[in-house]
Amino acid sequence: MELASKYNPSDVEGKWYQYWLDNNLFHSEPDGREPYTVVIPPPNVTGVLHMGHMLNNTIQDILVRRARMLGKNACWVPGTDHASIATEAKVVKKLAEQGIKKSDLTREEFLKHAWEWTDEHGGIILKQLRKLGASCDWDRTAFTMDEKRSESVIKVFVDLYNKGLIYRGLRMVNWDPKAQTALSNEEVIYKEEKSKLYYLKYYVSTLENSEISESSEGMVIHKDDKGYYAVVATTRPETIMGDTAMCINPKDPKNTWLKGQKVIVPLVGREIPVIEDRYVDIEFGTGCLKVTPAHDTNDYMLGKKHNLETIDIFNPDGTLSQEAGMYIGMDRVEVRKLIAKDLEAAGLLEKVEDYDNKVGYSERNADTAVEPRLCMQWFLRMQHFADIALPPVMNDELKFYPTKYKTTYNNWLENIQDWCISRQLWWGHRIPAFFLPTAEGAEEKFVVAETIEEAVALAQKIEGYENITAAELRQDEDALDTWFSSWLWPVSLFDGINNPNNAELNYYYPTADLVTGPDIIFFWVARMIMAGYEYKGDMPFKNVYFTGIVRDKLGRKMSKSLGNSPDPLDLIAQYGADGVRMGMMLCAPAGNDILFDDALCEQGRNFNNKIWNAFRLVKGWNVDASIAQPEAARLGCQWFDAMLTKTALEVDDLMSKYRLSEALMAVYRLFWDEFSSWYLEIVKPAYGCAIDKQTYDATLHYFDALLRLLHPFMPFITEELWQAIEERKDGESIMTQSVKIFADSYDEQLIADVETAKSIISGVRTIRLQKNIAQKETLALEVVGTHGVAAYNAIIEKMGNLEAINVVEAKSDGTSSFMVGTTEYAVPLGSLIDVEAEVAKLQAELTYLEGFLNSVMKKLSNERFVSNAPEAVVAAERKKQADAESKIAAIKESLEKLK
RNA sequence: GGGCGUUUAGCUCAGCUGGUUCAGAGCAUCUGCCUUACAAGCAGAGGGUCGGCGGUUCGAAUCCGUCAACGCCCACCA
Repeated sequence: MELASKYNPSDVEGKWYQYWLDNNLFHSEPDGREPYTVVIPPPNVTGVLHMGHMLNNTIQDILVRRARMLGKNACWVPGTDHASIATEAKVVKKLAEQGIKKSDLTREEFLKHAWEWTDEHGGIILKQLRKLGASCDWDRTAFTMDEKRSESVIKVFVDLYNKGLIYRGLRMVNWDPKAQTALSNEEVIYKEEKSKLYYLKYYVSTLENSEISESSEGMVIHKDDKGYYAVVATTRPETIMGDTAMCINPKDPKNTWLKGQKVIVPLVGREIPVIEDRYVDIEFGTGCLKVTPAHDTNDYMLGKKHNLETIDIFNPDGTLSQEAGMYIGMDRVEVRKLIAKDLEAAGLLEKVEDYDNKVGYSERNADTAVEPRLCMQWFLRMQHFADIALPPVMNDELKFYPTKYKTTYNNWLENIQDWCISRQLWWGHRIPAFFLPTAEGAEEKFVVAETIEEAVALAQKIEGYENITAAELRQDEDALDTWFSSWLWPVSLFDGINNPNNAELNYYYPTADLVTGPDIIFFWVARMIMAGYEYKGDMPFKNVYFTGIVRDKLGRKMSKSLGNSPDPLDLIAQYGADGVRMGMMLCAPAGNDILFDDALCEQGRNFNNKIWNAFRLVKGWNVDASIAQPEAARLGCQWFDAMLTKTALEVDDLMSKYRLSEALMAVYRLFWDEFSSWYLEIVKPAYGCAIDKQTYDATLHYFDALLRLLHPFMPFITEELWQAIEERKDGESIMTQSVKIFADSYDEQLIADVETAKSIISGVRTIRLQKNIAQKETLALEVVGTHGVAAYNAIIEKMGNLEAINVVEAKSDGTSSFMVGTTEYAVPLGSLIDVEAEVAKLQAELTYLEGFLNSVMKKLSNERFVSNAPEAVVAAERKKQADAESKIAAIKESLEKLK
């Protein structure tokens, strides 16, 4: 077989992926095996693959492939999310580019555009996952807005409504003026911002110039030629038109003079009362707070408490409304600048200070500040869900990796707030609430039902609506929050909402591992746990593996604007999917941020090449069945067998702890250092010679075992080579082989002895390097005293290219020596010996050993150490002492001789 | 303002319940090699008072306290 000296991934990756598909190897059906289920965190349907997906899906694929090779029935269900806000925003933008306004379209027309967009861009990301090697069961591909999932969402809404867990109410919500929709608390991202604190004058209308004669301790009174005034510090001067009170803390000595007074809103000229509430922070600003119930959550609360009027001065798009009376139609951001100037000009602005505050932004429209807005929305009562979702995580029935996220989870659930689930969007699941016609101003009446027919039936039971028809019912315009469908994902993927307790659900649920980023722990993970218990009465997954966030090598977040986010597909083209997968995994311990560097992919690629070349070597050997197995090869096989078992057991352990990068590193070292650098060199026949059959077969077996260990990490090259090891039947794949083809225990002494032998060989090599002696030139080796690893002489001779290994009482003259453990080894060099260098070397070692002995003696002469420390520890120290003493003696003797 | 986490070799990290697998790994670096699988390689080597200080202990990278730096999450201070 002719093989190029470099592995070319692009030649093989597409071929094997197609082979896996053709043979239906990713597909799972329930059977007698233990299930291993993973549901993909559904990416946005119109999104493209980025490094975060790359990491996340590599990890999932590793877990899934490994489970499959452990004999489990692995099922990885892929799918996409309709991402209502993000997708709707994209469609709106695209329409705008064509000169079409969303407001000019009917809901049906808009949805037609949205579906076209989805069909055009949808699923690209799933195609990209194939390039990565993702072994998803594509037959099960789902979409949060496909028929089954949509039906599930509506069913759940109706069910929760009927259970009294969903309600409709007028609340202060987070409003995204760009998307013009409400957002949940979790969708608001607070950013620290440099802003200004404006100090505004509110003249007191109820005080004549002379009325305050006494001034008590700490009182701060402002007065100018126009009269008394209070000073209010605010970051949002543009909301003064909505002021309906000014508030002071009743305990604030500075402002007692304002109690019971009325003040005039600057510029606006409206009179508002001064109210008192402990809520106000005495220390902040002047201790006077303007109260704008329509545009601030806390002010809203104050307004309710004190029965204040609410003036909504904003339109849904963030411009000033008629109610404002001024600046009508202008954007709130513009108005802030303008009103500051106008206030200044009117002498109503006392001062402006720089101020750092936090402003909430829409998670999906990063440049749009969220506006608190009072409006009618649908909410889900969360206390019930917190109650069912908290215990299993806290008592480790459902495990989080790393565990620190338990605390985060706990904090959120203990302070849970109701979930605003309605969105003023069209792209999504439309809320199945149907309004009945009512008289103007009357309380609204509605029914909640899965279909219009059921809605009519329900409506007809209401007094006065016995004859209502479908045409008279008006369905709620709002759609549901995207997460209201994703939270059902593990259940709805197996159709467990529409068809509870079906065979597939009972087999695949609960799923095994969820792999996701900690950024969606509340959005998604927590809510899936809630829905899982509510609708299946069990956890949705047994383990959650939280990945880190992918950053660049400087620790910066990957972002388009920084241009530091490589395109995963470019990387795959450059390094091969296996190389990139390995690059990802080399830097990906669970829970820590990932500092991604292309150089890691290079390392991955190099490793592929190493594997490839090792294979070339082995496959290039001629086998001669008549040759007896050489001693070195026999020993080498024994040893590597043990190494393989040892590492495989280590990998088992690491994988069970989700320490994927360490598991990969263990196999990497096994392949590169132990197998390639040692084992293959030990068994390699001399140039032009054939290899014995026994060793050859053993080598192929080891190769096979190594490929299996590596397969979950690097699926393509391992399949390519596994197929080439021997003739395979059509449809056979490494994917479905057992990874466990090694013994369950190994001989530790054997490994330790070979380690010693390797050290001896390294010692000889070092001497060769120092003395510039070519590997070709044979040398002799003297072992002074006892030779503990004489059983491995065959290996030592071959690897050191030694003609003889002699055990001697005392080494001969003209040798260069080295120590391994407590034994001295010497290589006779004849005229090549450099006495001075030898002396220096020995002297340095002597100095070190004497220091070492000294520290050991210090410990041993400490009575408290000897009496308190465990015997084993004391014995170990005594052995150190003895070893050091004997080494020192040997070195001294050598020095003596040299001199 | 609360809470969590991190700090170990130039870089990225491992070191679980204190003691020969305690100072480790990979990469990078340096030296010598185009040795007939691989220069995307081979052989060898150097490199760290384990963030600072204090304590507990016979013994601390490991336990406790404290300080510092960085990072993350949560919270209504305008």
